[in-house]
Amino acid sequence: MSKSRNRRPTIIDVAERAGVSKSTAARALTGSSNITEETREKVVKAAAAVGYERNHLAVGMRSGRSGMLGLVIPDITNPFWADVARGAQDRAAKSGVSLLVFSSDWDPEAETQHLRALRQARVDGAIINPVADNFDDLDRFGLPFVFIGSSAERFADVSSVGSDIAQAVRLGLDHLVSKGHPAPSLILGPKSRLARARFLRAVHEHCVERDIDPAILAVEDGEYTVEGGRVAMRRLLERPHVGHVSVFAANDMMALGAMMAVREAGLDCPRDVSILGFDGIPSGEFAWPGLTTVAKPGRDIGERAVEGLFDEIEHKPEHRRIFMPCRLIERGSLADLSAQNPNACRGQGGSDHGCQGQATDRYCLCEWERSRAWIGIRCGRGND
Amino acid sequence: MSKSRNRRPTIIDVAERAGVSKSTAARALTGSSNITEETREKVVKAAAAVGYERNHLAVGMRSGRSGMLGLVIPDITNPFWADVARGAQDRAAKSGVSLLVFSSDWDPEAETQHLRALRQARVDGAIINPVADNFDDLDRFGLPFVFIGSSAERFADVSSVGSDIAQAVRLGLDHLVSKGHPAPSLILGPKSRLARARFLRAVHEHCVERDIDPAILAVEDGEYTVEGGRVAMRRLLERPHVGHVSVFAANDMMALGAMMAVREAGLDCPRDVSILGFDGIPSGEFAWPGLTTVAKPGRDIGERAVEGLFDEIEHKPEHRRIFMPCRLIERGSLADLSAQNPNACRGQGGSDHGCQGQATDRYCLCEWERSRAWIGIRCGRGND
DNA sequence: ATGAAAGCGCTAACAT
DNA sequence: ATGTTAGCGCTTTCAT
Repeated sequence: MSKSRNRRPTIIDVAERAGVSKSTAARALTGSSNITEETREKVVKAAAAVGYERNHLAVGMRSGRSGMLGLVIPDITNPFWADVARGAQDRAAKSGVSLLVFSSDWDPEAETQHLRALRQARVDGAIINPVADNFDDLDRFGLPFVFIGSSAERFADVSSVGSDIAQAVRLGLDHLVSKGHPAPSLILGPKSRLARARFLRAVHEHCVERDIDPAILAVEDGEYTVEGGRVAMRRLLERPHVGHVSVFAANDMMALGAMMAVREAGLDCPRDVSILGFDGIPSGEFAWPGLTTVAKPGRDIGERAVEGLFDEIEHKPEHRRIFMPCRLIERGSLADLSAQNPNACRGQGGSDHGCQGQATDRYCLCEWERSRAWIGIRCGRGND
Repeated sequence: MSKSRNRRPTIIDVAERAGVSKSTAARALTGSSNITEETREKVVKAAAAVGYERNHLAVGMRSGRSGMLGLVIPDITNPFWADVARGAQDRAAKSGVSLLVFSSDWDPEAETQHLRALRQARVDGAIINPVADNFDDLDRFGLPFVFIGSSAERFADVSSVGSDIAQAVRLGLDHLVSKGHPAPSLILGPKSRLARARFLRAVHEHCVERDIDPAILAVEDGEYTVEGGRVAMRRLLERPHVGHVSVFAANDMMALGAMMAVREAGLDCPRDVSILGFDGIPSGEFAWPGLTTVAKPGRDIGERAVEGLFDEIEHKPEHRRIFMPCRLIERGSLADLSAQNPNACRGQGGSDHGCQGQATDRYCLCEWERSRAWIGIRCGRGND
């Protein structure tokens, strides 16, 4: 009764009960070698009897490994990031580590604060969607980390996992072409965002390959929101134009907003206007018409990020930048204007998008691990 | 150079640099009393100089408080639960504690596993949406905890935070009545779920008050999914009926599925069929027509749960069961069949739904109205 | 007001 | 194969 208090049982309780020493008990429980099967069993039984559960805090102190990972994303409420979080969670759980999740709301100050919290919690590493531009904070972050998301691309010498925007844009553009929309208008995000430049560059390459003058593409900017897309679409419709209007929006929310603007203008999608989105959020499925879109593999990004982080933690030096391929989800927001056979090019997010990999049911698993450094080619000139 | 290794600075480094003892440094840093302002300043400066950051693992060991909370929800990918998580996160961060987030997928085994992980991580308490029915696991959970969600209601003697289903159902029903749908059909979840019984009970009470025989209400069951709703709606339409069909679905996903079934049957919502949902997921906003629904305050539930957990941790004995009020979001899925307003059928954003706030374009800004982080829009004219 | 020392629970190095 | 001991970084008595 000396220790019958409400205290949680420690390894000492187990040792006493099993009639062995502290360290023997520890050895038995950690599955170390140099232990008789007999004693091991004895200890395990004792542990179960007293309801022993390892104290990770203590283990962490001793071993320097807390068994926790940090995840800092803009907003867990955003379906894409929730997807990422889920992937990370599952992968982490598979290895018996826990995830500390934070939302930064794209606020550098909040980010700094969360990173400090992570450091103080002594997480073994962190997965971060960087919002701050200054490298300083990150340089002295003092913890293994991996970047995720398109904004990670700014930092060339940091391991990262993100969508392959180039592949995604080509996938979308190819699909548009196959449906008879060779020169779609573009609804893009704010000029300040890197993703915008990436998007534009891919469009530019596509144009060059197909002998299209990029300057003929109409471009509108807006915030990455429904309202932003709606306003942009409105402006697009105000421009002089004839016939069918085709739009490639850089974000599903904007695409949904564009859809609204079309309806408000008394037009019909896809009869008068075709819209292609980018992200793959669930809401696109329930819009009417259903939003055809290029979907990012959020879940896989989360998983791979954790794996990359494990490498980073174990000092596997091969730091890598991984770009996960996106896939096309075909729904009803694109009119088929192709004169020829509409099923000529594409089935279901298949492999005919300029990459050579094998296609599974969902993703084209090409090794899109190009090391081609991003030399800030500006391709927006003349379009904006 | 004795300790110039890559080791993170400890309180000893701070003490040495400040020329004081370990304990003095600690006192200065924890803001304890009995310290000269002069030395305090000296220590703080030294801490900043060496880049000292408190090791929460060590603090946790010493004090028995890890500064971490656990959150176990079915799926972070589900918009409602993401909302809850976000609320919990923000509230926790406000008090300087971190959140370990787990998804159980409604799997009792996964739940058990996550709870063990939480215990081993020595979280100070946990917020749980219970999936397992057996109280055993929870009884010997051995940690302060608070339940969330409707399934929490099974456990009468546990502190919990959830939606006020009774109020929500009445809100929806009153709205239906005001629009001329006195006796809607019901699309409910599986009979096994407690939420179903709660829902039905509230409907029953409503009927009794209005002298309606509950037996005249058509009821269909289904899984809480789009497909479940679609099948249920199909069956509903197969039943003999005349004129307009009104439906109250127990879940937005089902409502969206029902909407699909209506379209597939060559009918029109809201002309031929009116649909009211329950949850308030973002997708409802982009459906066509927009889904009128009763929204649960996920974010607030998360916040309150953390606050309740703090009480629980501090042994404030007043364990309570909190039911948060829901609000109506009026969009376009309900026809107005009321005598007063015979031809206004859709898109009438308004405030006539039993709550007293001011109406903006389309939302009633009841007191607990939140910024809708992800959607973050006002879409006044969106659906027309 | 400050310092010395004990100890939280665990693991690993060093005995035996 | 097992026991003994030191120490991870911190807070908190107990002295001074």
